[in-house]
Amino acid sequence: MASFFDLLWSESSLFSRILKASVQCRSLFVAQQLHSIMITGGRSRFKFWSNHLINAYAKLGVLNFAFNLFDRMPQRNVMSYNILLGGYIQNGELGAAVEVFNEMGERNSATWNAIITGLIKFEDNEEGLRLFLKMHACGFLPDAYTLGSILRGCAGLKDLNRGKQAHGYAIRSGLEFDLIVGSSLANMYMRSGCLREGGNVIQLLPVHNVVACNTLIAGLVQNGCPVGALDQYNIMKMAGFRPDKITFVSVISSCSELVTLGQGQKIHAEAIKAGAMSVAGVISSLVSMYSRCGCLDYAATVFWEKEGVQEDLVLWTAMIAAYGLHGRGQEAIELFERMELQGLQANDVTFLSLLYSCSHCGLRDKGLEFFDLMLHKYGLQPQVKHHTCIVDLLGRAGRLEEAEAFIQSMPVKPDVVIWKTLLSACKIHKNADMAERICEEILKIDPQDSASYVLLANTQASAKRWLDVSEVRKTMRERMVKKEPGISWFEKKNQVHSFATGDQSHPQSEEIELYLKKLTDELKLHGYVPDTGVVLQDMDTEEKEFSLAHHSEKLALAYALMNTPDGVAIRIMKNLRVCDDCHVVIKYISIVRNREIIVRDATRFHHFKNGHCSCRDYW
DNA sequence: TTAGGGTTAG
Repeated sequence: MASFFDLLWSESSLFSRILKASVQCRSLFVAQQLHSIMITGGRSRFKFWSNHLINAYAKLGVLNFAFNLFDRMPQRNVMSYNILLGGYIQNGELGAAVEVFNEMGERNSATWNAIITGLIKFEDNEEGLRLFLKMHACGFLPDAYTLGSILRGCAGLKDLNRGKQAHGYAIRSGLEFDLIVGSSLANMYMRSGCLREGGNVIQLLPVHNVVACNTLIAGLVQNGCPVGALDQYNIMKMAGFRPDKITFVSVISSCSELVTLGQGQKIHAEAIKAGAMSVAGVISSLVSMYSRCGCLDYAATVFWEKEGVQEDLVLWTAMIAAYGLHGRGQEAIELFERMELQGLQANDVTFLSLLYSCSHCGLRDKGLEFFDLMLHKYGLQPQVKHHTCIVDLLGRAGRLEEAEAFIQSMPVKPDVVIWKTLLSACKIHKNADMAERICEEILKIDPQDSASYVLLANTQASAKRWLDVSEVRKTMRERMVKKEPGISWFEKKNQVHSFATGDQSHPQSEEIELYLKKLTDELKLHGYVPDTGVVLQDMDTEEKEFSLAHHSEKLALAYALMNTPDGVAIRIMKNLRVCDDCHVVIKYISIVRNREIIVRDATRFHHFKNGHCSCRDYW
């Protein structure tokens, strides 16, 4: 009767099958047993056995074992090298992979594909594409593997030109309708901003799978069509595809964009049922969605009560950003310090979130300290947005000249936002002269920026320079600059009710009007005095009060108060910043109606309770 | 032995 060993040697596929099983079971022990059997059976000199073992060791993450075996092989073929090369790439050791690649005397298509894929996977897209040209020059034609990788590289670089050339290759080689090549093509187009072309490529594929669906959903979110992404999510489910972790990441982020809490909660439940809650990306998306929908508590619960999730930089950054967005600077800082203790290496987004947190709370010294830490300890190059936080902190503290000098001396080109940040500080400190100078800088970059004209006029109004105010208004009329309308919205039972300033189109408009009038009178009894200084028009006081009373957030809030039971917290969203008067009014309402009111404006959240706001009037 | 899709800021 043949022994187990005889069987093993005669049936080479048995050896490779057991090895494959050892990889699937993550059993290094079984792989090592097979290794000893190979040595004692005198099979070490045959490439077949060693190659399979090197592969198994690499997949089990023990690269030193793989390399030792490779090193001792008396004969190696291209496949031996390829396996080692692939092993290094799978384990994130790109440098070692490049070394193996450079050493190889003979290379085949798989060698080239492996190294190109590795480079692109680790975001050295340019080098990956350069090697592709070299591969081509060496006489190797691109196959489906090559195209999948180089299209990913083009997508990473948002390089439509080279992406289209790769599309040409795909058509010529008949791979255009291959599921993987097609998905990569669609992704390349959509990452480069060509949503329609990407969608067409997906539509034309003869069969679809979850990845093709995800490509389309992600493309829609990335190109500013969150509603389309949600539609596509429903279509995908109706077609019988089961959403996976990546589907959830994209589709939850589209709920963040839309600020639709109800929809987001529904998808959260679906993610739980699908068993996707141990994936860091899904948790990051949920944290961001809940915090952007005004539910910091839910965001914190999802973050702190996660189970079986690997610690992840993006996830911690999402939670730091959530605290910052809600004005909880101290918690953001503490979380950052805990993150450092975990050994996670902060990136530029982490620092941006941290600096925003400081700037939203006026934590000036801490902000400056973190800016320094980013630069000197972490060696990260701050971008305009990081500098903007510093300008905000200096400007609000009244150090206007210092903030201006900071902009002039920074190594990156100033943008409209950084100048506008300084302009806002000018308004707070009523420095109309500097405001004029700064506004000129802004209008050089964008002459149609309505918010800057309004800020300048507001600054002049606060300095009581009425002639200058009317001059700005005249310029706006001449240049046909339209003020961006204020819009606020409130979600009730998954339905969004939106209100523009002065809007009378809502079906309950008349009732809202009456309710607001009564409410305002009530507030006046409690000491509220309308702050007509924020109204720019040349009107009399009564007209100004009327205009003030119809700001979009007041209309939305009145509607919400009328349509929700007593004691229920109200969440209002607004596209612009909340004005001073509305901020005061909402504080009074939180007392008079005994309600918790959460308002998200263009930059942050305000939590109003018992006459106080979480921003402590610093926004 | 080699291939495609995602998340954090504004």
